[in-house]
Amino acid sequence: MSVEDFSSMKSLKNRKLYLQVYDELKNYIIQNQLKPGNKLPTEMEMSAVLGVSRNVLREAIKALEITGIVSSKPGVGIIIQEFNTDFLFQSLFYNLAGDSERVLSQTLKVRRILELGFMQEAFDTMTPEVIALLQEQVDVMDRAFREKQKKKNPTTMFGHEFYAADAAFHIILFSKTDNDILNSIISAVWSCDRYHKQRIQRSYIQKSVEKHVNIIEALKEHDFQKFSDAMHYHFDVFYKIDFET
Amino acid sequence: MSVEDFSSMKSLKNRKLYLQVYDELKNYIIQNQLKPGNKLPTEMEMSAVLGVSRNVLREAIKALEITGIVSSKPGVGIIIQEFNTDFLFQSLFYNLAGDSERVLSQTLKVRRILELGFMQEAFDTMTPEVIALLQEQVDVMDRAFREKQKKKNPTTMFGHEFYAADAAFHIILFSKTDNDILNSIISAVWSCDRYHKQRIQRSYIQKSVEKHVNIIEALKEHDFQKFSDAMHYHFDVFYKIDFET
DNA sequence: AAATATTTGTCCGTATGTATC
DNA sequence: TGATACATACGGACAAATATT
Repeated sequence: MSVEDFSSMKSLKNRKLYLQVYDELKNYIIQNQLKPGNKLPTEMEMSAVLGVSRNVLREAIKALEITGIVSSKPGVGIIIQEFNTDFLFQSLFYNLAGDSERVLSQTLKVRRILELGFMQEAFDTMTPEVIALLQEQVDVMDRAFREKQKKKNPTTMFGHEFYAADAAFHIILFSKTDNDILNSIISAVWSCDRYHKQRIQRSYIQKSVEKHVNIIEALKEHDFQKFSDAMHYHFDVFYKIDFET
Repeated sequence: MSVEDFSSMKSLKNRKLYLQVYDELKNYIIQNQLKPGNKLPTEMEMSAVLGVSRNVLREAIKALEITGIVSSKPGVGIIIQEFNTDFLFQSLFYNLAGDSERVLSQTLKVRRILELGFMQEAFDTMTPEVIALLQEQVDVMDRAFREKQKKKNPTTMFGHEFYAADAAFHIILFSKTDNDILNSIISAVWSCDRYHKQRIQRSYIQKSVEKHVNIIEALKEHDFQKFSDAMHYHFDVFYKIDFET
């Protein structure tokens, strides 16, 4: 047996069955030029054609699904998905989520560069509808802040809803720039450090609401200089977190 | 039942079972701080604890496996893997096989913003060793260019080695900034548009070599202004690709 | 070295939930 | 409303690879 035969043996036979199926399905999609919205054959059909159990086939399908290539729905079938890098960057940041302190400062830097860098494009593609959506998020933040002010403990859990709104604000801000990769990175970066900020001070919240109000005002006035200043203020102005307890 | 209960219901119960398990396993790994080489409990054990069938559990495991987080071996178990970007690259290649034009311009914009944004940090952390490594890459590019010049067909395959060196150059450039996230993004982004440039013109190569030589010179002279100019020149100067055939 | 236990790999059968017509 | 097609989920069984004694 030649070396070539052996290597192909290894790559074909030694490989786990579900991975072979995974590859074959990807090839099938490329070969048949399936586009988003198109459907794969049914599980039964494919497992029959490929000569594998439905179980193994499903493992391959789930692997395809988690990467965002397809999505399967009961009663419908397995549908090719739109191009989407969200999962990629999400798993990128998952792997880096070790020492939180360091990762936090790293993500902040990346966010700062990206958001300030794409500021002009965000401004140019801004629409009244997007501004309205942004306003919604700020309202949520503001409501969360006021609710918080009533309570005693200034650090109890409530970061969740506040940071969801904060994340949404920034994702919406760049949504019209029509840059999938930028949006994926921003989403991923946000999902990453939201994780680390469950407990937070009132003073931080208050400052944060102010910053976002500034940004919205600039957008409403369609004043780029003011927008730019507000964005820089958002990222560059820090302050001592004074523990109120 | 309160609103909170309902919302958590929706986010927990509405999700497919294997995805819930997928999340729970990821959380388990983070919570228990499992490191590469560590093992997950056995399939039997986990399916019992989580109260799901072994089949569903395996779908979640395979989803974790395809992303390179774990790898499972018969008779051994399920092992946490070392961080590996291979999967990410592979996945990008696949996804970008479609509408290359649009994605290409998107990645170029992101690269431009990131690299120009982190220029100062790259400059500040530069060392003679890094400059030597950069020089190596430029040498490879230059050699590739000169070799190319001898041949007849000006577009035949050789992008591979050239772009490997090009990518390496930019990755090395920021390697000392100590920002894993930045480096991961740059690697991922580079790996993705390398794909589209297998066949390329001599004129492009020549210009590209020049650009990188400029950057190195500025670094050697430790002249930030010159470095900045060279970087802007690298990203902002385009030119007509003149087909030589 | 050989037998045995452990663990994942693969298959089958069946019942349930969901979307479409 | 009912029928059909489809993915979802469960449980059990045996094979194959590895580790242990």
